[in-house]
Amino acid sequence: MKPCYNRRTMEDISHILNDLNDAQRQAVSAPLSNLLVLAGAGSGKTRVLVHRIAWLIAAEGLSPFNILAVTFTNKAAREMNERIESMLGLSSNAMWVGTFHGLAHRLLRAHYQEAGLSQNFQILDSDDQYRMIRRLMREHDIDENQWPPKQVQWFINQKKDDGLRAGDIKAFDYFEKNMLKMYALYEEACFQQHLVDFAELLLRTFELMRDNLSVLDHYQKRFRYWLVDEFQDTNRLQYAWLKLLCHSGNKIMVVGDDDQSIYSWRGAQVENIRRFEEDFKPVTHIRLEQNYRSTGTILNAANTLIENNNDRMGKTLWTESSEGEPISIYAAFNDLDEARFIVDKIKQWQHSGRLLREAAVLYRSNAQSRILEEAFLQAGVPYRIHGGLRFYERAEIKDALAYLRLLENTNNDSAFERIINVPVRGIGNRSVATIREIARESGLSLWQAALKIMDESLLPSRAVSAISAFIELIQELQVQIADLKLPDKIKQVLHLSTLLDHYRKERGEKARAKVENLEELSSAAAQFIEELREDVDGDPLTQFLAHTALEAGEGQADKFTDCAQLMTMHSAKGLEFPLVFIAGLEEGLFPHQMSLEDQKGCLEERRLCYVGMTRAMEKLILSYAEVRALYGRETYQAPSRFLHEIPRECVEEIRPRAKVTIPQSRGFHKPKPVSKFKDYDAAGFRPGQLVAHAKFGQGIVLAVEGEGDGARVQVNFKKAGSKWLLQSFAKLETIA
DNA sequence: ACCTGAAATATTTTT
DNA sequence: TATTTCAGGT
Repeated sequence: MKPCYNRRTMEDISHILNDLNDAQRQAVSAPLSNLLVLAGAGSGKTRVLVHRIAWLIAAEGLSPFNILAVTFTNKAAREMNERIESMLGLSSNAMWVGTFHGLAHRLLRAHYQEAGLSQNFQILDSDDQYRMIRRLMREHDIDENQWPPKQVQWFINQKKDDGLRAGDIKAFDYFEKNMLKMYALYEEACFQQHLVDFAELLLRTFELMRDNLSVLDHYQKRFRYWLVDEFQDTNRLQYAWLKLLCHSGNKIMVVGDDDQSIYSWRGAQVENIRRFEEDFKPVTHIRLEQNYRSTGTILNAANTLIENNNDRMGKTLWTESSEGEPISIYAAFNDLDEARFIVDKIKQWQHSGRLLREAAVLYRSNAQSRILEEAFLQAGVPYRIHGGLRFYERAEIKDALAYLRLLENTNNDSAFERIINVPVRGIGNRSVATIREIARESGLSLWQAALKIMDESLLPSRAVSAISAFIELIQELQVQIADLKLPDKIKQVLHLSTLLDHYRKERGEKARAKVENLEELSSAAAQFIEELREDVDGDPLTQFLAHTALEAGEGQADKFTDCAQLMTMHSAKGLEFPLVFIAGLEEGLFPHQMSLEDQKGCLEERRLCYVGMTRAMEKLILSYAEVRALYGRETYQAPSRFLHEIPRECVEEIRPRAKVTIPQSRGFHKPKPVSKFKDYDAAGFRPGQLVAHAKFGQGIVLAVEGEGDGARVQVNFKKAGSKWLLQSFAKLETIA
């Protein structure tokens, strides 16, 4: 490693502290001790983290090699890496910066033997985990209606997040007894197949360190300084990790905000902040309270709202920026009206010369996105919905990955089962059931059981030959791809498995998209190879498979198109937008019905609202509907309590203009999604229409010009951006 | 294997 | 209401 950090001079040091406010400077230049930084929304948290790292290297003389920074999302890790790189000129290889899961994975790869894993262990994502649990339950004749697999999955993950193995838990009642039984079954199966789920990554690493003093000692010596982002989101296991590793002379800086704790429902322990003060004594406290993001009005409103929570550590954000515009509250007649209002405002915003991507619509639950989407579609305003199905979670991608996984480890039962008959090759349920049965009887993997069936002809000859064809295919593939580069491996697998042809033959837009996705998979692999860090060992395929499980694979293609952003308030955390809408501020929706019952849930909802509001930089617009269609019923809900908690002087109420026509009876006037319209105009397309192009993929029609052969269509493609196309030339297909 | 109709079911999400 | 999942028939 090049000691480029040695070249730092005193000038550099003062440079690090420039442009920081007092509190920030205090945090960045604090002496080497344990630090708790309570960083309010928009107070320059990431900045402090990055500058602190620079300071540690320049002023304290620490080697990047000894510093480790942990975040929760890949995005945050990436951002931090970029900023470190641009500030210090350090290659990101020099320092460990990553998510808890990413770090755990790296440690397990390096010490797979001590951790009791095989070299090619694979990672289960939550979908894989769910399928696995369901499969095991069926195998053991456990009633899925009485014990919903989802609940079992939740139980298992919750226990793992608390650091508990099935054997560590004593069952108190019938329910727990059964849950434990399934936990044990699952644990056993994962162990046998060398599969590791997300929680297991952390648990295994914890156990590895706990039980291997030499390994622990090595990393305790290596990681001298820890930085933890979003500390309020840590769970018990992650905290235990920190306590174990960050020991004996090592120092740690945690940055968090108790007011932004919105993940307690999945095990995050805000209490860890208080625990930290105890366990890591002595702790220096620093509060970052100056906000650089929002206007005075927005901040004032958010502050007043959050003051209604009585469980806070206490913190009041302030700003030097001006009051700004008042917060608008729109009382819509119904959800439809609300959606139209929002789209309308965004259009105005755009017409006033601003960018669409500066506007975000936030909501409590994903279900709300549909009606908004329809409104955007109808108005022909480009939008992007965040969340939902990710690239690596798509069924066809998971099929392809299952082939790769099986090729790596033929004993991977979940991969085997996933593709044994995909594409259909005459191995029906009966054959699969027999394979499963034999596997169970003789304690073999499905693959081994299939071999046995072949050898001993345990099924009718037609089934046996179908199975042997499959086995031969896999073996053939193993030989074929052995010497290929990763992207070519994937291409070859897609080709020889006939997976690609299978979808190519299929008609319709869905199949077309699947083909596109599959083709994109090899480019994703190519890109992955390029960015692969050299200091991490392991076969590229193994690395790539882990990558697909750990990274969502957010489409970066449409990052550049100018779109309004739609997302839940949860996924908006960490982001900021000049214009923010929060939709559906109604009792029962936000705060959500499910959270209303207990006090804690309500407090968390309020924090969520706080997070949502503090995303706004210039203008915040809140809205609620008096009537909302919910599960087919028209429900009348009172305006959210949160609206009453915002000071009047910050607010400007907007009432619908009289001339807005409100559909009296829903359904009658309800506008169908544009894609369902039959009355196209001359060119065959109308703005808002979803279309597909052979080369550019899916897109949305923005404008239509001219008629007949000369007609031109402007299409905003998801991946390729906005383009003008000759309608007669480009074979655009409409998407139903 | 594919189609069809009934039944279930509907917070928040990253890794 | 709308979507997804599943069983059963063809």
